[in-house]
Amino acid sequence: MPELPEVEVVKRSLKKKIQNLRIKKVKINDSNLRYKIKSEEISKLIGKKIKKIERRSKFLIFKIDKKLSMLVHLGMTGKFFFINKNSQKFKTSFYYDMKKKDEKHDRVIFFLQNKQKLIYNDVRKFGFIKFYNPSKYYQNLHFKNLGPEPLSNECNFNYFKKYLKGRNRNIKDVLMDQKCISGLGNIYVNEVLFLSGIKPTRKVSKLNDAELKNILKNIKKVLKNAIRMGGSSIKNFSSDDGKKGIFQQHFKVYGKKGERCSNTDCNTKLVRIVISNRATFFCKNCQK
DNA sequence: TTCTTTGTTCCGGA
DNA sequence: GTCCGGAACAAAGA
Repeated sequence: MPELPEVEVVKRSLKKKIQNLRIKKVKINDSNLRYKIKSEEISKLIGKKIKKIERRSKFLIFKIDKKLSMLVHLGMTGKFFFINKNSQKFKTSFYYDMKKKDEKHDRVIFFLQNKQKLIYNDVRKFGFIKFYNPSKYYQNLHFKNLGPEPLSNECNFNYFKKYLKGRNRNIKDVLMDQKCISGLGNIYVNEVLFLSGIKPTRKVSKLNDAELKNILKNIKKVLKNAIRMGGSSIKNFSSDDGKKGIFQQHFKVYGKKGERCSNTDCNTKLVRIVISNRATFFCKNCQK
């Protein structure tokens, strides 16, 4: 699922492919994504250049001009494809299996200059495409409550400690909360807590400074590592060459219920519990 | 048919 | 007003 690292990788890939290209036409195959796409809004893109592509948390921002930015959230299964002038298809995300024929889920097609195309494909339609005025960035519903970027200097021990003061939630829910730190999702929170040796149900009021520092350190480590792997796994291959380049994620706990803990000298079976309606995986022996 | 998956928003109670 | 947990929502594959 696209969390911060995946979205960052998509951003870097899109930047290489479509930055500074002009939009000639937009075809909406299905306007009913998470939010309805209004054709009068999307028509404002016609004739404009995609000047810059940025990421904030799990949101992609396509900067068009002073009054217009396009906001894209990939939801669970959102992804982009780029088709070049020789009709070669490129994926822009590493968690997607190119072998699957799912062109029926191509929701929006952006026709670019030189007969190039950008396709937004989304099987489950939990993603969305919206437009906003960048001068009102801080008032935007999606941005105004976001905590700091986890890889920024702003996301440091002092901030974390201050945020947690007076709170008594469990650590997993806090890390999932975008108001605390923005960009983490279920998968990476599970991994971070495993690496930190912290049980997901621990109350934040019971965590000491060393544990908090360790959690922060591991957040940065896990995200950086995932971006690095994602970045290096993006191969420019065409759809009929889909076998190679499929990136194998290797998580230590996520989705591994019943498997043995990977820590040296620990052979404990990993367990799955549910916290706030989310699958949670951990090692009872290593996470306290 | 039911269950599972996810990020985000909204709402009620403390 | 703030905090927190739970529910709702979207769609589709197994």
